[in-house]
Amino acid sequence: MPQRSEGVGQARRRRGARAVSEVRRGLILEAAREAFAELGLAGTSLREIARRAGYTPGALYSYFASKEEIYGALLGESLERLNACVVAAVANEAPPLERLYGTARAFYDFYREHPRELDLGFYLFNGVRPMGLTPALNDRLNRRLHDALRPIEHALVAAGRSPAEAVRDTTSLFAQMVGLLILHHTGRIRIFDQQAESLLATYLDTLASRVSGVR
Amino acid sequence: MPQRSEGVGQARRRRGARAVSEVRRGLILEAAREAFAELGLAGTSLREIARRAGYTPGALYSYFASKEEIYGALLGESLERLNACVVAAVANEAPPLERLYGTARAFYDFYREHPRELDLGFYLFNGVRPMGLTPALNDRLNRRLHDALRPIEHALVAAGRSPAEAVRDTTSLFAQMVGLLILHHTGRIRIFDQQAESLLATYLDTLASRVSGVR
Amino acid sequence: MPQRSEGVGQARRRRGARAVSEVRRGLILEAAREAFAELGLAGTSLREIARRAGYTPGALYSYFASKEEIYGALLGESLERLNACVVAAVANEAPPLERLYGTARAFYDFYREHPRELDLGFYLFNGVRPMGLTPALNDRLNRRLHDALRPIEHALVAAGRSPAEAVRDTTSLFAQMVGLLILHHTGRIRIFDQQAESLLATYLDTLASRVSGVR
Amino acid sequence: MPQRSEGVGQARRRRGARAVSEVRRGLILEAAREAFAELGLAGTSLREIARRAGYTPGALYSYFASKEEIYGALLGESLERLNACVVAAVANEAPPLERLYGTARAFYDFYREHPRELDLGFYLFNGVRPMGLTPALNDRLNRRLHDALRPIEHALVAAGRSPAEAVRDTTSLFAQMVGLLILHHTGRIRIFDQQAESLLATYLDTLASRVSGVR
DNA sequence: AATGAATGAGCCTTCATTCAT
DNA sequence: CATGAATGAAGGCTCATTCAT
Repeated sequence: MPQRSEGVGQARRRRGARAVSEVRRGLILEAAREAFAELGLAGTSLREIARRAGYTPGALYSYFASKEEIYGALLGESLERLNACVVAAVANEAPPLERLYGTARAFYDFYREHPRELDLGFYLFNGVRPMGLTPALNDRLNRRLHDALRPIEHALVAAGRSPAEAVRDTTSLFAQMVGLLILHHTGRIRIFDQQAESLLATYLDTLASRVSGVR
Repeated sequence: MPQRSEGVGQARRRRGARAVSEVRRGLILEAAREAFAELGLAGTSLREIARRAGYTPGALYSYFASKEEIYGALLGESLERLNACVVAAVANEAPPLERLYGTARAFYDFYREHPRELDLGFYLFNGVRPMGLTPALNDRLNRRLHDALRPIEHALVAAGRSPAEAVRDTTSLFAQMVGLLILHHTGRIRIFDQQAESLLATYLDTLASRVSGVR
Repeated sequence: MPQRSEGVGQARRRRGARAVSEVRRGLILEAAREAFAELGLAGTSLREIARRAGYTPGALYSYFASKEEIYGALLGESLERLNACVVAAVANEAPPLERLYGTARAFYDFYREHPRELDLGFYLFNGVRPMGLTPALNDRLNRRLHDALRPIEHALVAAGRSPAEAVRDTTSLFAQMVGLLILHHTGRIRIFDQQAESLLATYLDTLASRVSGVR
Repeated sequence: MPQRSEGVGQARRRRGARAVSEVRRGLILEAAREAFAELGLAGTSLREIARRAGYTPGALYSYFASKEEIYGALLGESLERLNACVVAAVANEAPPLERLYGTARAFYDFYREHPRELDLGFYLFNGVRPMGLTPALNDRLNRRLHDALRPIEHALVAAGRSPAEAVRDTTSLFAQMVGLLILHHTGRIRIFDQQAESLLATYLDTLASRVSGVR
């Protein structure tokens, strides 16, 4: 293996190249996100992503080892944005219940505005187990999803719930939001002539009353 | 309208032919259901369905106009089975709350056991809006889904909820179940180290106490 | 599985269809053979074969399950032609030594004229063990190759060799012919300024003298 | 001819650079040889060679003009090793027949142990005539191959054969060994239930008896 | 000398659908 | 009604090679 000492200039140039590469990777993900938003997960081909990014298909393989890796990176990015939204939603010093409402709304709104990213998150639901994500990446993604919901958990604890209760409540609220989002996006909620937002509000009210309520 | 006179034999033969056709249609759907259960929605090709049904691919087009129509028919069948499950779950004369619990469990269990059919139901979520189902069929399917949940609604009314409240409660419960099912089947619920069934039970308890509770 | 009684006409038509299919399969193999002869094994793509046969690439999959299956079929055909050549070369009533010379020449000439078919036969030499042929097919092909050499074996026995000796002699002669063919086709024999045919003749003379001779 | 004067240091540096370059070339060839041995000729990509050598693909083009040139260089190296083996096999003062046996075995064993290098040697057989080697290189390679067999030729002359006979015998033995090697490596020899080594021994015995024998 | 992208052509294969028979 | 071909488009991916830096 050739191992040569390198000058300062070379090192700087290399760092620059890596930064450029990072940027271009981002541009490809941007193109992929747009394609997914327009055409759906199943409707988006590698060629289409390449086309939108201004590349030939083969070129993407300099940045991603496979289509699945693009999925993974995209989901990772999406979760980062989700976390940013959630964090930005509420000040830490706000009262617990206010933080509960704020975080939940931020979470819900994020996926209401970006339905395809919910899709991406549950894309594994389609096939059998093997989902193309490495276990390590899968763990990281799960952790970031958990992170996005943790403010809810903390707010509940701050409001007086035991840690165990807080986890249960959070999971249940998560399920409720996921269910409402899917009912909303698939239009199935129209069957019942209801509004997802209104039902979420009711759910949160009930939760809040249970938390602080009893005394 | 010209009405060609036809002999009795011809008519009977025609009726018989139609019945045979109905049966074969059913066999194809049966094959499709098995294929979906084994290979998933995305992993099942028309050829595979044909193969399992003992036909060549082209032959299916005598019974269904397109792959999407098979999806629609399959979803229809699935909803019939769901309704049968739900109806069988509880006697009409049982106390309201018992009926609530029973129906909800029947609904939830159906999709826990047959995850692909939930998949089928939300398959439209994947692609773009135009989902290949005719509006008429879509309406019928939505109605059958609603039917499956109506026993819950009725039980709530019988327990004292106003009709409007009952619809809201039902929709919310529906969302909760959908969310839990997806969290369960995608394995995402493991992030929180929770059991979907247990959370559903808690949800139902809360709902029950709200209904009968106040007195 | 639909199982209907069928009329005579239907059966005849079906038989006709199968015959047509057989013919077209042959035309594809013909195209493949030509492509191989012109472009070599590695240089021939499925697309190229399809193009020459007047098909789209996908159409070939009605006749062959994979590219490797085409290889197998082609090799099978080639061995049939080889056997035909060998059989045609010598009358059964000819004296043993004449049969030895005749069969060996026929074998050698076949591969001198069709170098690519030798290539095909040894194509498996390239990669690792897994050669894409099913063991059953591989056995059949090996048997046909053996068949093509059996007249040599029989002639040797008729000339007085023991069965075991005859097999050894045949195998050695086979190796000699293969070696000469490769040296010839790769031009490596020019290094020594020799003629493959002449060397083969010498080899056969030595063999013949050993067989009948000394005694 | 303009001859730019250059300092001693420059010249030494240049000589040093060339030596370094030679070494790196060797490392690349080493990597290529390993890759071929593991993955076969067809299974080895330029990228793979680069990866194993610790380079990026483009870097190889500083040392070799094309993939074919790597093939050529590798074959050259392989032939050097072959010659070394053959030379090391027998002392010059040994009796002629001993030298015959020893050299032949060394040759045979070399290719029995390194089947891919035989592959490499006959790789040109695959494609069309134009084989990517320059005529000059091709000549050099042929000469080295001839060199590896020359001890056999000399031994035969020493044993009493005329030069012309010796060349014929050598060529025939070469063909026999090539044939046996191919039959061995492709497994085709199993058809006849024979051992390549044993057949080679018999061939050598026959040759030896013919040489020294009669008289 | 070496990198890291990028190209452009190509690979084998799969698919829903159509249609003459 | 059913077959068996055939289409045409697309799928993900690999490759040797080039080239600005």
